Amino acid sequence: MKETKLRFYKSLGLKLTPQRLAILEYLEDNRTHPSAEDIYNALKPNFPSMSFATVYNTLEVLRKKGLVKEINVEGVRKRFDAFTHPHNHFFCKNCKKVIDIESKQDITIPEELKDCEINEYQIIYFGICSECRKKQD
Amino acid sequence: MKETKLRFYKSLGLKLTPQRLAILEYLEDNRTHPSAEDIYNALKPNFPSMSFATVYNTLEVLRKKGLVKEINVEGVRKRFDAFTHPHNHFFCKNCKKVIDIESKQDITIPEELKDCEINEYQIIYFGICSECRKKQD
DNA sequence: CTAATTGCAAAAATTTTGCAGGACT
DNA sequence: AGTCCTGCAAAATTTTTGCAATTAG
Repeated sequence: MKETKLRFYKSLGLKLTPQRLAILEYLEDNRTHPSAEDIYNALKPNFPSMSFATVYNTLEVLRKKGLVKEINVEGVRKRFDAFTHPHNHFFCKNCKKVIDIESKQDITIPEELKDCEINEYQIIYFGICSECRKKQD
Repeated sequence: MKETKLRFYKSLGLKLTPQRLAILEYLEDNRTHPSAEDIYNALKPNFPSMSFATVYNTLEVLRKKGLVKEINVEGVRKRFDAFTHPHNHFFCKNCKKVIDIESKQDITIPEELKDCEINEYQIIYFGICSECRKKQD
């Protein structure tokens, strides 16, 4: 991992344990929106002793620092996204894939919410992705 | 429940058991976006023997018929919505309230999704609702 | 050295499933 | 009558928690 990134993480007050670095590295530039289990499985080869508790703890810490966002599209399972620029998502109901959508949309804050504090918003498109469509034929 | 509604439900091929009617009645015009447990608790007084299995079974049947939608905003817990006209939602991160947003927004289908089948989309606004804001002061 | 983090195991929370008996049409 | 539905209990899935041992700063 790059020196500048390491310094950035340290500057946030994060203790940089090997496990955390591995999780951060796995999430960086990862656009698959992994679940906690995906992360756990991906890192298990290099960290056979790592536990789910560490994955969840780390994700929660990163979420509080704004480095990771939770995506709730799949019902039971949470998905995690380290791409934190504002963007939207497509969710394939068939293969459960989540695709980043970066096209801008002009959204105005609804009148109904004028007294609310809005921290963010996102559009979720639900449907069947192109790969799954082909397979259905 | 109105006769016309009963006929409508029957016309969908639903067996109208007392439990189902109670769940349907509870959900009709209910804009609180209840969880399965909320529904269970609300009906328990009248149906002390009803089980979670029945709640979940019924919700799944209604979802397949398009009468109920799942809302995934809260992470672990699913919320259910029987107001099926296209609309958006606000989620209060503090009190977990979900508010229907009916203001229209002009959304175009993004270029990235031109080969996908889009069944629906929705905007979710995240923030703090007006009631919670007042309490924070 | 100190506070934060890890790993383990157990618990919690939510949803799903199998099956026998019962109810709706 | 036949199929679908209910209720119970157990299981499955995902996430959270308590605590002792370890580690980063």
